[in-house]
Amino acid sequence: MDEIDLQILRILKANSRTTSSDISKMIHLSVPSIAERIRKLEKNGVIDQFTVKLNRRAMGQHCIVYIFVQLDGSAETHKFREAIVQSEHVLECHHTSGEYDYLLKVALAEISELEGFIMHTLKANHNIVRSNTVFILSTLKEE
Amino acid sequence: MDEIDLQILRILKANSRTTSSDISKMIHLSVPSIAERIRKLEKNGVIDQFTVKLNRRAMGQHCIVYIFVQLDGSAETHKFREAIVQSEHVLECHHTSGEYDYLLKVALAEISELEGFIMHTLKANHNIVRSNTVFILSTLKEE
DNA sequence: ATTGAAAGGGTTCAATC
DNA sequence: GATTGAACCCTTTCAAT
Repeated sequence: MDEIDLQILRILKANSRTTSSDISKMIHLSVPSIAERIRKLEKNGVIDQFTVKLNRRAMGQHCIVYIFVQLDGSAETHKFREAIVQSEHVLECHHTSGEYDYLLKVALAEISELEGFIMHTLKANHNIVRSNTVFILSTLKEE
Repeated sequence: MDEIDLQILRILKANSRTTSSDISKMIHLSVPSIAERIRKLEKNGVIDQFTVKLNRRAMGQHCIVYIFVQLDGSAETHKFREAIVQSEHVLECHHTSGEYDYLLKVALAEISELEGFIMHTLKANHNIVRSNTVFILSTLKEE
């Protein structure tokens, strides 16, 4: 990965539909070269996927919360992991250091759905010692 | 937005380079109709942008942390906001409810860069009462 | 919303440097 | 690795239904 690759990545991050011929005009490199570099960036796993960023409000996700979760040490964590990862409400799930074990980023249509999520998805058959929910009031930056 | 739009969004989210003619074969709708629906989804702000998801490791971001920040009530928050939003290390910045005021998601090359980030970007000339850093050990899901 | 056709443009390949 | 030129394919657009 050289400086040219980084330029290409920057352009694609801003707009993944930018064509190789468009990029060619921007960075003065031939179209086949650019196409090949993009192929390699994909093959090497630098580019995970081409995707679209959806507007949460337009998608009806008006309530975004972070939930910290502490698991019972004796719990079989893989069942918890499976249930969480499969939930369509869970945008992110990280294993964390510190006071808690996991940090979830959760999207809900509205706040009234939170209780159901915590009761039925989060605490259903998982030995959760405690959890702590942080509400997002507004978002200044989100890549 | 009807069910067909949702199908199109699902396909584009998985791969934003899927062409209208490819989608046409998947959902049995004519190419011009699909092209027009995508245009409208963009125009209406449902699709924020076409982008690529980059692999953090490949990009040399080996250290991801969440940092909670509490500001001095008298502080001029807009200066803090500007500095944070402009930092290339800050992936996300949310205004939150609860014990702290802001939650940042920060990407660093390695843990040794954290001190510099906290000292020079976070606490430089901003009246920060306290902060709390949570380290990501591993990520199970990240949309 | 669909169909069909025309036009324009992007991608890819092979050969070359 | 990068470039060029040509062939092919696809996308877009328009008009008519």
